[in-house]
Amino acid sequence: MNETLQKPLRKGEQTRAAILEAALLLASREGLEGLTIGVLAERMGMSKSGVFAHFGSREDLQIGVLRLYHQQFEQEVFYPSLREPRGLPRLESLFARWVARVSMEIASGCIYISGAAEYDDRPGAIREQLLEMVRLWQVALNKAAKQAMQEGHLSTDTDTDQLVFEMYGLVLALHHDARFIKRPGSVERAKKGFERLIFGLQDETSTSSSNQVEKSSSKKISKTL
Amino acid sequence: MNETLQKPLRKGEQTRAAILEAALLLASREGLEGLTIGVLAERMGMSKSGVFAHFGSREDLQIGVLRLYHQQFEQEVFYPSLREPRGLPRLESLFARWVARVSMEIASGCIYISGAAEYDDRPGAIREQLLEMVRLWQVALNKAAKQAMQEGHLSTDTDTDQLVFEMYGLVLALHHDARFIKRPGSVERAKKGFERLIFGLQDETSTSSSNQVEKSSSKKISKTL
DNA sequence: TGCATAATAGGACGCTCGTTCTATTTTTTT
DNA sequence: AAAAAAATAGAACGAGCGTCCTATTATGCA
Repeated sequence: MNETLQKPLRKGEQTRAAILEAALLLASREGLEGLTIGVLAERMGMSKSGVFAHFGSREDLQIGVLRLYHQQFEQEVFYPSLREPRGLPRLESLFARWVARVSMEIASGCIYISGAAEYDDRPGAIREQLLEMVRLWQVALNKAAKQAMQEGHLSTDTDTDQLVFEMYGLVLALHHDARFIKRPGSVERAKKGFERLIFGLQDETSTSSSNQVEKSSSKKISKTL
Repeated sequence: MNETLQKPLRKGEQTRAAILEAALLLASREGLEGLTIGVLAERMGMSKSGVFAHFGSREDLQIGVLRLYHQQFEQEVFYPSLREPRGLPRLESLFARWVARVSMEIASGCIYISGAAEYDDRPGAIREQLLEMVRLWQVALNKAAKQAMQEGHLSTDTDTDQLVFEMYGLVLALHHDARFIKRPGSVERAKKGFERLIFGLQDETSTSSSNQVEKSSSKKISKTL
C-alpha cells in the first residue's frame, strides 16, 4: 500500500465529494442562493458544523458546486462532441447534447441558466466564477461555428456571434417553457429552431466541397415552419 | 367589531402605491424572493410594521408587485401596439416595445423572466399569478402572429407556436447577455434575429394581396446573417 | 371642533441562517 | 498498540427574517 506518492485520499475527500453531489442536486432545484447548509446537512445525515468544516464558508461551498457542475457539463456535452468531425456535425452535436442535458427534467435545472438570473446584479466571487464558465461555453460554441464556416458548411459571411446568440436563445426558451410553464413539445421546438437557423446559413450556391456534410440532419428540412 | 366595510381610504392607498413602486424597484434588482420587508421599510423611511400593515403577508406584497409590473407592461408594451394595424406591423411593434423595455438597463430587469427562473420549482400563489401573466402574454403574441398570417403577411403554414417560442428565445437571450454577461450589441442581435425569423416566414410566392405590408422593416433585409 | 378610525411606530416572538468554539470520535501514521 | 491528526458533533452566537401585539399619532367625517 506504500505508493511512491502518498496523496491525501483521506476519508474527508470522499465525504466532501458526496456533499458536493448532494449540494448540486439541491442547488439545481432551489437555486445556488437557495442552497442552505442546514438542509444540506440534514440531507446528508450529518451535523451542520460537520458539513461546514469541509468548506471555509458557504460561498466556497457554492463555488464548489459550480465547479462540479462545470465538470459534469464538460463531460456530458463538450468532450463527447469533440469526437464528431469538426464543422457542422460537431456544432450540431454540441447543440443536441446541450438540449438533451437541459431537458433532463429530473431535478437538474441548468445552473448556468438559473445562476445567470440569480447573479445578474449580485457581484462577488460566485458571479465571477459563473461568468467565466458561461463565457467559456459561448466561446466554445463560437469556435465550433467558425470551424463550420471554414469547412464550408456554413456561408462564409456567417455572423457567428449572432448564431451563438440565437442558439443560446433557443435553449433559454426551452428551459423557460419546459421548466417554468411545463409545456410539452418544447424540446422539439428548440430542435426545429436550430434546424431552421442552420438551414438559413448554408450556402445555396454549392460552395467549396472541402468536406462532405451529408450526415447533417439540417439538410433535409424543407419549410416546415 | 361592527365593521362597516366602506370604500378604501385615501392616505393609505397613496402610501400603499408608493410602497409597491419601491418594492417593484427592489424586486427587479434582487428578485421577488430577495424582496425583504425590512429593506423595503428602510427604503421607504418607515417602520417594518408600518409597511407590513398594508399587506396581510409578504406573499401578498409580492403578488402586489407582480400585478403592478403586469400593469406597467400592458401600458408600455401591449396597449400601444394595438394602435398599429393588425398583422405584421402590430407583431413587430409588440416585439420592438418588448425589447425596448427589457433593454432598459436601469434597475428594472424583466420580472417575467427573472421570476420564471425563481419559481420554476416553487409552487404557490406567486407562481400561479406569474404563470397566468406569462401565459397571457404568450397568447397575445400568438394571436398577433395568427393575425399576421390571416392578413397574408406570413406564410399560411406558419407554426405560430414555434414563432412565439423563438421570439421569446430572442428576448431571453437578450436579457441573459445584456444583464448577466453585460455584453454590448445584444439589442441589435435580438432585432436582427427577429428580422431573420420573420423574413423566413414571408411567402415568396406573392400571396394574397389582402393588405400591403410595405412598412414592415423586415422586408429590406437581404442575408446579413 | 370633536371623535371614531385608519395609519404607523416600536417592541417582542420564534425561527432559520452562517459561523465559531470546544469536545469527542474516527481515521491515519508511527 | 500508542500517538498524532483529521473528521465530526453539539451547543451557542448574533443577525435577519416574517409576523403579531399594543400603543401612539394622523386623518377624515359628524
